[in-house]
Amino acid sequence: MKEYDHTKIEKKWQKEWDTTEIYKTDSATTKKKFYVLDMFPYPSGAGLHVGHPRGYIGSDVYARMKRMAGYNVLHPMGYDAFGLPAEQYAIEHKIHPSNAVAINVATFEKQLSMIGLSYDWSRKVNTTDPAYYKWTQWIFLEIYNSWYDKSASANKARPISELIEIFIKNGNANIDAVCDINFNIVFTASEWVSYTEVEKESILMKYRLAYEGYALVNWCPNLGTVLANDEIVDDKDGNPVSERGGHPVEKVQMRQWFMRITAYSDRLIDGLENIEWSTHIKEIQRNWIGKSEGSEISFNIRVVKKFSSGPRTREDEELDHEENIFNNSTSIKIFTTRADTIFGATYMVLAPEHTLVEELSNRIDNLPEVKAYILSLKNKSEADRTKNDKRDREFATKFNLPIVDKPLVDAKEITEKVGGKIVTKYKMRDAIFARQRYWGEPIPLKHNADGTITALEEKDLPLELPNVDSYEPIGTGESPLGSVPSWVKEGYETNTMPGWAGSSWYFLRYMDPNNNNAFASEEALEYWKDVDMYVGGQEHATGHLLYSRFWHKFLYDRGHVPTDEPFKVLRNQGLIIASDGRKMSKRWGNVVNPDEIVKTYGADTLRVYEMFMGPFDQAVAWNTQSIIGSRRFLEKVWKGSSYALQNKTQQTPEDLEKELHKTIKKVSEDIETMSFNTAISSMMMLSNQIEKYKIISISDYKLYLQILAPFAPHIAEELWNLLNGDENGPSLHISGWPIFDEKKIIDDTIIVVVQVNGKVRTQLSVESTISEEQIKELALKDKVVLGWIDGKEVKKIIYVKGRLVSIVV
RNA sequence: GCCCGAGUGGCGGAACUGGUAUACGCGCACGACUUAAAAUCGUGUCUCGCAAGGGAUGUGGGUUCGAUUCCCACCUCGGGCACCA
Repeated sequence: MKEYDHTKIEKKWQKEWDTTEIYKTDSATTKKKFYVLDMFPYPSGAGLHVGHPRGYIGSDVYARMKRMAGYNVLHPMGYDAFGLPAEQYAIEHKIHPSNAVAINVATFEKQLSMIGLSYDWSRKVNTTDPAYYKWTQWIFLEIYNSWYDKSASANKARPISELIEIFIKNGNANIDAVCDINFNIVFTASEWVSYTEVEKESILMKYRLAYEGYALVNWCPNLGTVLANDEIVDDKDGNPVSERGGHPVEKVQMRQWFMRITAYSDRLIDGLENIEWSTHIKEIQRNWIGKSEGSEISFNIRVVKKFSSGPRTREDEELDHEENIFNNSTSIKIFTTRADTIFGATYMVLAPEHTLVEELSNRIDNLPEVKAYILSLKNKSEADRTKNDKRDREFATKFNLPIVDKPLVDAKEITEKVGGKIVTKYKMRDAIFARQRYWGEPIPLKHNADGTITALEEKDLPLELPNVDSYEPIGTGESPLGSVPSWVKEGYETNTMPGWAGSSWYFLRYMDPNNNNAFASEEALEYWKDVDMYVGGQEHATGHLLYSRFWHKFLYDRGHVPTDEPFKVLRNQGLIIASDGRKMSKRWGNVVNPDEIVKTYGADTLRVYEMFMGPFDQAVAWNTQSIIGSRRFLEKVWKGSSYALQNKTQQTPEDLEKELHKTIKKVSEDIETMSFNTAISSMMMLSNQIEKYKIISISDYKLYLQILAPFAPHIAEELWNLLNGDENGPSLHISGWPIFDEKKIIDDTIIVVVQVNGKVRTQLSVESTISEEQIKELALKDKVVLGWIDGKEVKKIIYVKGRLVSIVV
């Protein structure tokens, strides 16, 4: 038999599969569907390291098994290519970002295709393609033109036109809608009609699910640009500075677009019940949304003026009068989840941005200190600040405030007694949906001279990104689009969409990637419905995975998709870290390149190794030394085929046949639960057995190749064809999934362990049909057992069927 | 701090629903083949002990005939904690 030449075999079959299109998704919809999806990558310039394909290989194994089992499998791949890294790359290399993307995609695709992944490449999507982002813009407009009806009968998004109708008929007094928390204007129908267009627009903006507002951003005056959090580092003194240049960074308010994701808080929590995701990710999302019930209580305040010694002056009297008015009209509203401990409250701390701090500034003794403190906080991140005030007791101790032991009362009772109310709060905030950058989807809105906003119509989409001379920020905080005269003249929005826009719905586009009339046809959506198996990193728990659910629920509300949740099952692959225990990174010089591994050991070995090295969802350290084990295993498989070929009429020994069918069962179950490491381990054992017997029938070896196929598709296909000889059958990968024979895995004899007082003392080899009575009797008569019982009275005897007998004396 | 998750040989890890702890692989040791080496094949490989047997799944308790698995406390590590792809 020839040597196992992985390079030759892998090239040969990749070409063949490409030509025969065996991985192409069936367009006929009579078969049962199965949608296996990878989180599509951001094609960075650095290329892949061996950690990247782990998830892709896992989902590929799963998809291949489903395909062989007869499902119509949708297993696509695409690119999420808008965003900062491509823009930076373009600035550095002085090329257009779209060229940078094209280069990176090519590198990426070359590396991916080497691994033998069974994608249907004809369905590839790219978020930066105008034909794609036309529909990202379309979805944005749907969201912009919607409001959230919170009433129990609806509890969903509805068109903004329906809200306007309600305003015209009844004003806004009786609607239960999600709107801006600070918006408290109530108007009648006739008042609404009397408003100007600008007034109407500004009211509607309080209700829209995509709305304009202001938010704190990281502003770097020296660079004249807004920075993302990961572009900011701390300097020696702990102050935030830009990573590039080390210039000071401050927080400033800036105009932004937002998505009213908070309207969906409850549904995003409740929906977790019905999807099969890891409890870990669900927990992260729940924490992120942060629903909590608590009490809202107002504290009246009293400003105490320190009078100067000596007789009271008229000035003092005036001040006193002012204070009385102030004290009677001002209160501080607080939120607490522990109203039962309210008697323990001995002090109150105001947030530095609280308006009272400013209002009462003339009463503050140490005003300069306070001001300095506020200033120092201004540039700290939200997390840095909130960490402190939780430790109330420590705070009190630090500043010498009294601590009162807290009497127990009922939280609800006390809240009502003091005139507060029980409220539900959420930690989650609305999502900022704008970047002051060039390389993103243009937001399809126009600002008119009169202050109103016009949404583009579908026929005018896509609103394409104009070419610009420079992608550098223009120094005003606006995106480079603000320096394009034609763009500004038309009044187009200069903010672009954030990176998560295009990735929030891409899985729908794969269903019908070339449709020009809709993001996907109704038929395609009705057939594919949702993702059956989604594989990706858990680092997207509070980003992509939350935004996608939000958009999907919105699309569902508006009747655009047939399901309420996009991803039925989610599995997260663990990180592959470098052998030195650190993340693989150029910075540490510990990157292992998959190209090298494929060249030396072959793609099949890489695939087997990555699936074998540990549990799929667990982080594991790369160890190049260990790869040889996976390579040896495949060589054993290679050699094993010669035992099948040596005599075409030979039968498989009965015991080996039993092993084979047990392995088929085990591998089938393990792929289903993504326990790839134990699936491979059981196949290794089978190969070891075949090596021992050195006889197996061709048909049995073919069964083995079928279960190996998802893991090592190239070598399996090569041997499959070798064993088929002149027969010209279908590719192994569409040859069906073997079903184990129930009768063939029954053991005639079993080993039963005997324990005396909880310790294993001996084993009995018995017929599997033995009764409980018989085995107990056998155990009690056993010589070894008798020695341990030593004439003592047997108090108890327990039999666990087919496993052990436990004797207590 | 709060909320999750995890700690098993020299290393990666296995163990069904509470039922023989250490499967499978790497490494290592010895042997076979070879002039030799590599590759391959075989044997061994938690620990103490000559053996009989004892002890080990982060630490200390508990429940049970029986605990890696369940409960309590602690230690260590990893992740999440308001926008970051």
